[in-house]
Amino acid sequence: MLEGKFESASLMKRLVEAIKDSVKLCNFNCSQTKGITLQAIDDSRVLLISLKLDPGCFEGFRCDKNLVLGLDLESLSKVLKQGNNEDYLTLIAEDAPDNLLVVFEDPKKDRISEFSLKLMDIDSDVLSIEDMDHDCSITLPSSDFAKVARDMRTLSESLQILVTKDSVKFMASGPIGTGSVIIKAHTDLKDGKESIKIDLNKSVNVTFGAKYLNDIVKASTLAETVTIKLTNKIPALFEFKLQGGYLRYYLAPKFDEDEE
Amino acid sequence: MLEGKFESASLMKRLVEAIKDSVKLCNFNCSQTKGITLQAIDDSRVLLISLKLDPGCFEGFRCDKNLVLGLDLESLSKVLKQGNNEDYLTLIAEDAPDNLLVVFEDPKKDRISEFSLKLMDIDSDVLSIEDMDHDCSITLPSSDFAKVARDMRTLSESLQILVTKDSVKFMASGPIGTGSVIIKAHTDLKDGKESIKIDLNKSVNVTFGAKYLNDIVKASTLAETVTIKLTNKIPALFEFKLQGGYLRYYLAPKFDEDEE
DNA sequence: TTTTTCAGGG
DNA sequence: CCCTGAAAAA
Repeated sequence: MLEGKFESASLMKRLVEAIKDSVKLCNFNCSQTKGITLQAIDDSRVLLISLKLDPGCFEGFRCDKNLVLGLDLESLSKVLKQGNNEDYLTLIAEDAPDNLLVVFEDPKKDRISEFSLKLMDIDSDVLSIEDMDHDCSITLPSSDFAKVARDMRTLSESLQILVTKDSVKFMASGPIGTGSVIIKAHTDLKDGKESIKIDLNKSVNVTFGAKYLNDIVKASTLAETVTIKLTNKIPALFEFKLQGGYLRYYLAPKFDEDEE
Repeated sequence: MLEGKFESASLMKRLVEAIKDSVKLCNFNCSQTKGITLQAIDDSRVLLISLKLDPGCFEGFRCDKNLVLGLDLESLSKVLKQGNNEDYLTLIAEDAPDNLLVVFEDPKKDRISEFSLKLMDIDSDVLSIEDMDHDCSITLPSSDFAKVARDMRTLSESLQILVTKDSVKFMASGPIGTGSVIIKAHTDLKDGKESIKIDLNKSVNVTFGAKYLNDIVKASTLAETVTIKLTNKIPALFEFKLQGGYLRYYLAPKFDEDEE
């Protein structure tokens, strides 16, 4: 028996919205100690998504037996949209489940919505991802990053990121012109979340597919800041910290031509 | 001579938008005492629409002679869209009219827009609808009802409604899973319009085509609340009260299989 | 199906 | 006040 109760539906709603454009089907792994984890790779195998929701993310969490819940994220999304952000949300599954039960409660209005989603068997390549050291780590407001990623996509399908000691430079160039955005490290004393922090071992120059960055950036509503870890020619890590968990994206860089 | 002047065009605009997806052609009946009434049935003869606009709905209303104005709602809609919501709107017709004159005035801007719509002869089966007693009556915020109707349609083309003493249960089941939404009667003291009221003589279990409910729900902008009257196997009534009139939908339930 | 408009949330 | 997501229109 799995029973995970969220204090509000908004977290789960946003998570699924942040993932479903990259991946259609995926397995939710449930265990008493680890809570709910998920790992999925997009069809082009360029973007890997890793989600962890510790039991502490839940108002109540119980999982008698490890479960793998194979879900169609499009269907899950349809169901989650039927709940309001402030509703209590509970996920329920039997020990050998055919279905996942999704229950919303709006205590004020005395409304209870209950949905049963069919589960599916999904092939899962669960990779173990080593926590590697990167050449640089950047932390910035996720909305800032989202804006750059979205804006630059109007110029090109590739976004180049150059990191030096105290600045990050985003560059794109395409038919209508070229652009660069330079963000300098700084500390915002009023609101630490507005600070931009750069830790650098080695300067970095990487290029990503703008399409993937735009998918990643859909998670911006989940956390005020995003931490980006980059190394030349190595998949980058984009991490959105949740309270008691995270949503991480691993994105392989573009590897072409002039970036020798 | 008919001359009906609305204080603002928005009512008429919304009404036509709420109807035109169900019915293409229909007769507007005008009389000095009754104002404007309309009755129309959709092509599948499952949904009947009944509109009443008392003379009191108008800022000024005069109708020397009873008229039947046969209109193409698509054309009427196109014309109405040319007026702003805050414009004065006047409908004018001669005693033996070939055309309906639609006049918008924006006094502030000194703009006058005038349109003449061709009238048509339309066969009308005007049914007399007796005000029957139903087994239950539900009043709830029209936006709540709209959300349930629209959301549940993502699950199935049929929506089942079960009413018991103090709750309404909406149920749908389809390929991706099943869902139910239970709304309990309650009184909102802060905002009475948010209350949910259930009057029940006999519990009810009816199923409707989700398509029709989605058409009905287009009227949600016309009234804050909707009153739904249901009886097993009998057409349901969905009423949106207007000030000095109403828009009512009569919808025949689906009648199949296991609902004996 | 794509684009535009409108309503709700941050 | 701005932005985002959902519904209507083309």
